[in-house]
Amino acid sequence: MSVRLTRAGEYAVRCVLCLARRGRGELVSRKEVANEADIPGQFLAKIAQQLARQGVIEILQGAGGGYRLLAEPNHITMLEVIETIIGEISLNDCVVRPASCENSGLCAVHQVWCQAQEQLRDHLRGVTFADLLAEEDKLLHS
Amino acid sequence: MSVRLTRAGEYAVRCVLCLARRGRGELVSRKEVANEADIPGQFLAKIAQQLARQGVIEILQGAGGGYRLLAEPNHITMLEVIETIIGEISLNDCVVRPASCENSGLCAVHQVWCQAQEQLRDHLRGVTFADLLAEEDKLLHS
DNA sequence: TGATATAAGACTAAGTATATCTTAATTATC
DNA sequence: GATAATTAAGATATACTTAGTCTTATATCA
Ligand code: SF4
Ligand code: SF4
Repeated sequence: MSVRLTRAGEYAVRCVLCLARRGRGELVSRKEVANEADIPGQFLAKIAQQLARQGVIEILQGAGGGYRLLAEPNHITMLEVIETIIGEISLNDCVVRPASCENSGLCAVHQVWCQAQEQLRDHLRGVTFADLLAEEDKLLHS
Repeated sequence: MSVRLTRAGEYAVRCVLCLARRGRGELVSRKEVANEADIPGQFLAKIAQQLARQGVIEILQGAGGGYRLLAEPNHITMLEVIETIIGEISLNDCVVRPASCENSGLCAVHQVWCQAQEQLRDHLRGVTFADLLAEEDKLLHS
């Protein structure tokens, strides 16, 4: 059941990956992204706004507007994109807010969660969108 | 926001840890566990039933009844206890149900999720309740 | 039999996720 | 400047999940 990415987080990754395929600075309309990445248009708008606030993408308004990637794909990590949308990844409340459990100072389980969480975050921090594009290429030509 | 343990999962770990402290085979009433581990009584009942079905603990009904650990603490892993309650840990739908996304066969992101998920599960599989007890002991005497 | 304790399922309330709808603001082009 | 295209922002809606309680039945001990 639990411990899973939200739909919005998944869409954010798809959106950035879609823009990364066109290359940094390339302008792509929301409709194009929505179609290509299979994201509900209005929902994509919300997600894109968050990515823009974080500085991952830039949004151009008005006719002929759209989205474009601000940074190079090899400088954008999956962790960054995901946490922009869903907040800091947290396996258990007490990891992010130790005060939520009075026991957290002396709890062996707490330490396990902290370690597991950082391992997971490190893993995602180690994957850039350039990596994803390269891997995608490999998958297509095999 | 997301990617976090549920309350029920947290309670399950507390419950098993509480029983492990008393030692395998020791009978402890639900009320005692609920008090010691700070778990709502009726909610604990549900969780214990699931743990019993999985064979982690045994439940004795009737007057003088309660819970007892069936296996040795060093044979019970955090992963086992948690997944008994919340189902298989899954970072993204497509990992557990590849059919949920038509793209999963050629998706580089999909692979990342699969790897990250297995890394996380391996981590939790590597922690037994004997480990937790030992660590707890260290924390208390330092 | 009566007291104690858990079983099992229905039920509830609150929170979260996943959008959509509406109105407004921005920009390009004619 | 008018019009069309495009995104912004906030309100709203729906469904799902979580977290927990309530009730009735069942099992055990003394
Ligand atoms: S008991 Fe330990 S793991 Fe559970 S919430 Fe408290 S600190 Fe965290
Ligand atoms: S696009 Fe890739 S990561 Fe996203 S759901 Fe589909 S297979 Fe999974």
